[in-house]
Amino acid sequence: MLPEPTVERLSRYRRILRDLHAEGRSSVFSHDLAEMAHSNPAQVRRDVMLIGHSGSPATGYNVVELRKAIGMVLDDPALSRSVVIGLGHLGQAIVGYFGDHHSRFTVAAAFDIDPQKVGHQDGGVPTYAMEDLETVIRDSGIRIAILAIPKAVAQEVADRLYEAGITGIVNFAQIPLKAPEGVFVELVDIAAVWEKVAYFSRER
Amino acid sequence: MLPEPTVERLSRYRRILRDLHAEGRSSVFSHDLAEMAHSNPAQVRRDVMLIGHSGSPATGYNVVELRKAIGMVLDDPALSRSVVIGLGHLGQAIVGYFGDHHSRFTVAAAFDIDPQKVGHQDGGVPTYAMEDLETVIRDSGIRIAILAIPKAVAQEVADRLYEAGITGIVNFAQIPLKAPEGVFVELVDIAAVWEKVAYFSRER
DNA sequence: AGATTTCTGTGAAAACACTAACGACGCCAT
DNA sequence: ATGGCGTCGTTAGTGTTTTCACAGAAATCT
Repeated sequence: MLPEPTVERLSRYRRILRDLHAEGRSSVFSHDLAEMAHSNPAQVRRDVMLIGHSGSPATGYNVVELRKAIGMVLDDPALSRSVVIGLGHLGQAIVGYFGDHHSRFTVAAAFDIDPQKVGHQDGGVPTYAMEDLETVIRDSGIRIAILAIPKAVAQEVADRLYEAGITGIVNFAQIPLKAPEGVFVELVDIAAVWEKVAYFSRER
Repeated sequence: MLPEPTVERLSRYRRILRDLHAEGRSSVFSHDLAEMAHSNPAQVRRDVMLIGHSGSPATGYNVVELRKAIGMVLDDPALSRSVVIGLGHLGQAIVGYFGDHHSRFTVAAAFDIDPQKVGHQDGGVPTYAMEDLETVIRDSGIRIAILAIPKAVAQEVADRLYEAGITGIVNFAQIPLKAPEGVFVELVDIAAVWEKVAYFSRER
């Protein structure tokens, strides 16, 4: 099991590697990758080591190989599809990002309480009523949910998600969620990030 | 200078304290706060200690006092206003969140390349053309920017922001930004978060 | 060929963050 | 009153993550 920060960095390395590949680069040194990822060479080498990949002192890391190696660790077809709950602006932004092609991740379904939105294909993603939550999730076998709903109803909906078989949540509702054992919830707290930026931009 | 994780938690404590205050609670124990914030009592006490506040064993922390103490540390009027660059769905979501009331933070101006959007008041926030970036930022003295634009143009816009006097950026463009000394940039990388959730929801 | 350079892989140390533990203090019940 | 209980502030300990530093290996130069 990899450390959390390592997983995040690997994800970023991979995106950079994809760009490098597109540019025709076939290999990259740890310090190059470090600079592009805002990290440092030792960290990059350590991260690569942790996933059991290696490069050569002569040429560094092979772009394609490293990309593949990261994929072996991070990717799981069973977890590449998700549902988005809540089609406010934020929900729509996410559907827009991932609805098409943007990565190996896709949004397979969206849910909203607004009857106006239900039944439409928002950005190529079918939208269902909240009543169908359990059915759709169970039938599709999806295990990742992105929660973009007001915090007042977040816990209640989350409980339904656990019940339906969801094992991972990206939580944009501005409230920490209680989760049963075995479910991983990551809170993306925009207000907290803002405060952090304000604080550290003041303190130098 | 406080540790990053502490600043993030303080921000969350404060939001919880606000809710508690609204509910009429006048004091709270470390373990209560811990439970609500998804932390633990020792952590809460330590965080509170770090900002130089204290409670009493009899009643715990005074809700109002603690809120004030956190504010003393986190708030800076000079950093409470921001500009949002890019009014796609994500930008609009953020304007919607903070445009009105949502916290002591406000979005004072938005920018977009789409001439259709320029000149309108999107959610009470005036929208300007990208050409006016430097002027508006300089005149308003704003130092925090929220970047919600495609990654292809992110660095280029960021460089203009630094030039205009911005010292902190919340970066939703999915690419790490180079920043000069003294500028704090926080990358909010939704794809990386997703991958992290997928990874840890698999590994237990 | 040997020396030099440059980079990786990794053990060891350092920095950082979290958790546990405990004395001190006030409240309440006896 | 006084003993017991619960909570705070703080320090010390533990665990995790990052950084340092250097041996070893491939390539290039002399």
